[in-house]
Amino acid sequence: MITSRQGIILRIIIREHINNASPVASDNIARLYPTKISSATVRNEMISLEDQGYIHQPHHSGGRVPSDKGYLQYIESLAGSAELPLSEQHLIRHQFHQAKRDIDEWGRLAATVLSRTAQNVAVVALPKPIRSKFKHLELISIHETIALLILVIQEANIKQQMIYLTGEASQTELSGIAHRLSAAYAELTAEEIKKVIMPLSPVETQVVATVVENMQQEDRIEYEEIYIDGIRHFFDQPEFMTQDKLRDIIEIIEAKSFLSSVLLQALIDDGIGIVVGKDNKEDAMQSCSIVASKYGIPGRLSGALGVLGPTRMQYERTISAVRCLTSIMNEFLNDLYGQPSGR
Amino acid sequence: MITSRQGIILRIIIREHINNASPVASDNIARLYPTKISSATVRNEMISLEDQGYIHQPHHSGGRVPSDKGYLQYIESLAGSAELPLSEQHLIRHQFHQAKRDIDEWGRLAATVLSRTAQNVAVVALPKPIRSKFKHLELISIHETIALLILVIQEANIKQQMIYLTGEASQTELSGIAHRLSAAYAELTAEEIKKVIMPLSPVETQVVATVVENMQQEDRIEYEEIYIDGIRHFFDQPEFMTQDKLRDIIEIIEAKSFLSSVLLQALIDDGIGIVVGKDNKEDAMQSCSIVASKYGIPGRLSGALGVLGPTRMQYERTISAVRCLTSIMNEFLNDLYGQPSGR
DNA sequence: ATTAGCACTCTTCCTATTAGACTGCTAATT
DNA sequence: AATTAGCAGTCTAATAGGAAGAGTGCTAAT
Repeated sequence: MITSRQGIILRIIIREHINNASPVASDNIARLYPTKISSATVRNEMISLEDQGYIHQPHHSGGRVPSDKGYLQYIESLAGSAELPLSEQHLIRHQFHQAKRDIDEWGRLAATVLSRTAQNVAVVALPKPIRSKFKHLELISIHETIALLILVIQEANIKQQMIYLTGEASQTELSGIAHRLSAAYAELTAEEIKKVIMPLSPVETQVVATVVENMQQEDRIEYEEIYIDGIRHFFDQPEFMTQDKLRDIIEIIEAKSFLSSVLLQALIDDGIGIVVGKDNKEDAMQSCSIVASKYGIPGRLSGALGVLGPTRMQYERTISAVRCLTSIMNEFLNDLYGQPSGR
Repeated sequence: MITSRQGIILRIIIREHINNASPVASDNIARLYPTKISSATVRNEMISLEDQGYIHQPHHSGGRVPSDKGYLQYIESLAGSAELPLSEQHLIRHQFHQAKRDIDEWGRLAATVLSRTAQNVAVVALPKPIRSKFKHLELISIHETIALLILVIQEANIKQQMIYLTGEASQTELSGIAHRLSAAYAELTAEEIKKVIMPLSPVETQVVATVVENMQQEDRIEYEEIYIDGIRHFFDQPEFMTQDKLRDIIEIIEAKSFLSSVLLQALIDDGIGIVVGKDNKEDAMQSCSIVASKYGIPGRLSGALGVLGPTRMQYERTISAVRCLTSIMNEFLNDLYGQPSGR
């Protein structure tokens, strides 16, 4: 186990390393130590810390750098305590109050704000229903044989799709169909809709098939849509000076599908999940950390958001930013989809 | 004016430079020249080309590099002739046939395909109506005092927005309102809707205000939505080895608003617009070129797509890829919104 | 248990030198 | 008159050799 003095030294090393990106020397630590202490004492303690794997020396006769284990210890030590200053929280909330009350807009905005606050890449996955239920459909005639299907799924984004009808249908007919089906299928899941037995015209059969297909697709995907912002922050990190690392990371970020798996990895349990360095599955991410959190309405809606940055990131700030944005999104969803489960 | 031999030499210089990113030497050119020629002759010609500003020497006693003027000359010389091999065009079209018939999906796919084909960053701006006309609206009750407005604008994406009603309204009432307003406003612009005189209930007034606001916003924005893909390709370019340049460019790409102005700059006239190097307004883009093109249905819908890369890009391939994707998007839009203007 | 002192190691920065790549010019050739 | 061979001159890129500085680990003293 770590002694209290070692804990303080580890904390100083991490704070310094986060600020300067370079190894931390013993006399530097001695100077920052709260009470008077000699650099030799610090050196002795550092040998012990290194034996336990909390720090390591990149080069012999160079300063020490925190290891993944060191970061984890540090993160645990500040668990819960991290909070953004209230003034900053208000500033953040203020930006949302000015925005249109629209989930897409909020997702985009959350990514921008989170990225700016945490000074790193922010990822926001819009929430989707855990099990999608039909709410309403509408058919609009585009052409005698083309109709636009508008499908409203409970608590989800609206789906729209053109349907190329096998026969002709007027707007009046389409409206009738829409009304009939909307009433029949209200609150049902895709599977339940398939089981409903009722006489269907050819056009209706086509519509129902499209509806079911869209709902099943909605159930299959992990997240509705993913917003990313702040890629540019990676360029500020001296440890990514080598093109290759940066390239690999951008590649992962651009392939959003990978990213959602990266996000998921951090989210095994509730609350804030943090993955540090080597624990990342993706090779290119081994010098990165992820701070992520789920949000949504339990049992009904589930989204996720997080920050992606170098292991050497401002954890305190990042954790509190993620926490702040999570509760903003939660409040928004509660406003939007209210307490009663459905209408 | 340029002699025919100088033209061939310029072409060789550009081709070589595009492939190797390094200055081109005289004996290298002599070896690639179709007939037997000595490097000394080439050197003499190069002096003339340099005097005319088509090429320049980055370092004294180093090879030559094409200038912006040189690239422009080259691009003009291959005008029209550039076409992707048919087999590749078929491959590209094939990918679209498998996609869902949905404009968002096509936009995303176009960005991905264009980026892969041109080996650079691709930008696709979805088309929006030149003057938006109301088509249909739908109101869905979420709560006694909350309604979801679904607004269908002719040839545009569906808009959805929550309306927090000042009074209560049942689904039946809402359906009645939706039906009444849909009929009254069909085919009208935002301004025309404002001028319509008819008795409105408080809820209806709220709905109309929201509709008009959304339509005006639609008219204000330049492009519906912008998809970007292939940022990673910038990392392959040795001329962007310095972090700073890359950083600046990524910053512009992330701020999509800048990007749309960048795209617009290339699109003063019809057909394919190309902006090379210093002609770019943005400082960071001065070593980049843009190959862009408008698409859409004349007078009704207008979108744009393009490729962003280093001045040293494969123009032939890029131009033909942009041309190919433009016609694919045009065909798609014609399929979707057909010949008759409206229904 | 802590600290001062010191020899030792390793990185980083600077400089010098060399090898190699191309050019521009001149004089010879077609 | 146009082309070419030949060569001196210039610049870059790469390599090696220090020199300076930073930081450690150990030992002996406090």
